Amino acid sequence: MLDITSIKIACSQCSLNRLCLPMGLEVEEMDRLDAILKRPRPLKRGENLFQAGERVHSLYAVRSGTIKTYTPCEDGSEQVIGFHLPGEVVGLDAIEREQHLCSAKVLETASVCELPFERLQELAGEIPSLQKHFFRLLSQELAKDETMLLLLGKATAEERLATFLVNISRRFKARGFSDREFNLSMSRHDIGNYLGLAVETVSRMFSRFQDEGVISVHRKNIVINDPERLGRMAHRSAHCS
Amino acid sequence: MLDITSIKIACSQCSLNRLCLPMGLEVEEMDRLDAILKRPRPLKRGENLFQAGERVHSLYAVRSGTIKTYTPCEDGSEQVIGFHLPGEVVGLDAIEREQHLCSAKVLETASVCELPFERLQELAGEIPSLQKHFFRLLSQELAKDETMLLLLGKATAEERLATFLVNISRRFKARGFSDREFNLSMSRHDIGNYLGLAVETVSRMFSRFQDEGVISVHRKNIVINDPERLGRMAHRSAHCS
DNA sequence: CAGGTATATTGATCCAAATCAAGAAAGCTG
DNA sequence: CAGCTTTCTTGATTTGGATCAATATACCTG
Repeated sequence: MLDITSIKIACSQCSLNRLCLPMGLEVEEMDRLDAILKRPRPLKRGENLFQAGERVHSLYAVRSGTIKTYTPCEDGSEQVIGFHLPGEVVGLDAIEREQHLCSAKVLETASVCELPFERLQELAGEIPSLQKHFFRLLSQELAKDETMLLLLGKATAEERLATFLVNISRRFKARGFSDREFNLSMSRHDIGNYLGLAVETVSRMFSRFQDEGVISVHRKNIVINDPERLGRMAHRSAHCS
Repeated sequence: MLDITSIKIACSQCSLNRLCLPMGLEVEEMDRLDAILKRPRPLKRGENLFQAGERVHSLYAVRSGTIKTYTPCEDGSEQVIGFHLPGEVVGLDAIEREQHLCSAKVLETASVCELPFERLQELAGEIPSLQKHFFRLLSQELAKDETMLLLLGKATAEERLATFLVNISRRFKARGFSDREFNLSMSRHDIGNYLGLAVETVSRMFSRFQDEGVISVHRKNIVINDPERLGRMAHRSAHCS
């Protein structure tokens, strides 16, 4: 049987190329990028793309599915760093030490493009627009983390969850999906861990948002009834101390 | 009178070149980097190096003094993003949007090297080891932010302040200063803001650490009496939920 | 599809750190 | 150096969210 996710699609044909690494490249340049990347078999839910501590060979661009990155701790627990949707690149934090600082686990059957970092670097030296985009990508990641620092440093539980939902909604929209209804691929536990909240608090907030009519929650399915209001709830996190 | 901080010193002569951007470059390459950078007049305490929202022309490498970066909020308050010591580069988060996301304020009279980003990018295309180091620098920054996310997401007040002190101590040591005694250039308010704690909590923790004999505090002067123990207090933040 | 396991919800209680409040110490500035 | 302002410390009180506890609901898997 044919697995749709394993078909080799050139970057220039990929629907994600406007979000992903080839952003802003000429077709000819895209083909050069295409030539250095591998497309491993799709990974199933629960599989690890890489583990913290492993030597780095590659970055990964998510092609489909969702990937969670997290720092594992001695005691078996973990700190969730982020959730990655199609078009997003994971492994950027590993460049410096040439070893993964976090692990990456598949939440929903995922296919990825593997980008050997050495070759990518060579190519960036030859294609200025690729180099530029690469710098931008890293910078964008920094900007995201800074937003997250603000959220964890100052925001209440309500602000955190509202911000999380608005963020997910935007990212779905950018990928051509509905920004009003979607299924979360991560557990309440993961959300809580990511937002620095207990699972129970996340659950309570979901219930509260629902009681207030802002969203409808049905397990992992979320419907945003009042995006305007949700946005205001999230925005309050801008009022930092 | 001669101001020592304004003397033009080539990268190849600068004592910070092993920490700073020229890390790993040949002398000849350093001189090329040197040729594109400017060295503006030193900035006094309270001056702003740049403001959030400004269009970006340059990155800045701190040569002396301390710089605080922060996101200003509508209501006049702020979220401190980081404190930057000599050899560290600020403005990396601005590359993507080509506009500063945070403001940078001088805490202790500071001199900086201004690196026009466009030219730096061109040079990176020509000098592979510069490009490589630049990627590493960005990646390192990401790794730092991830550590900070863990701290803000999970750590107690004690763990946060201990981690902060250990971190400052290490950075002073790397710059050839004592890692046992130093003066903090930031206020308690800034520390609290940075660590997601109230000023009062920071103050209480300082007092507690002193009562326990781990450190001696005298206003901004800190003496670390028991680095071992302080390290253990900080390390507990590795045990995340 | 029965029985077991993982995940999610809801309620009760507790606690770490925020907030409120007041004074002490240091730093300016005329 | 007196008076003012800012920064810091310490104490009292409050509170948001954690933790503990008990189901409920969904999901495996044989």
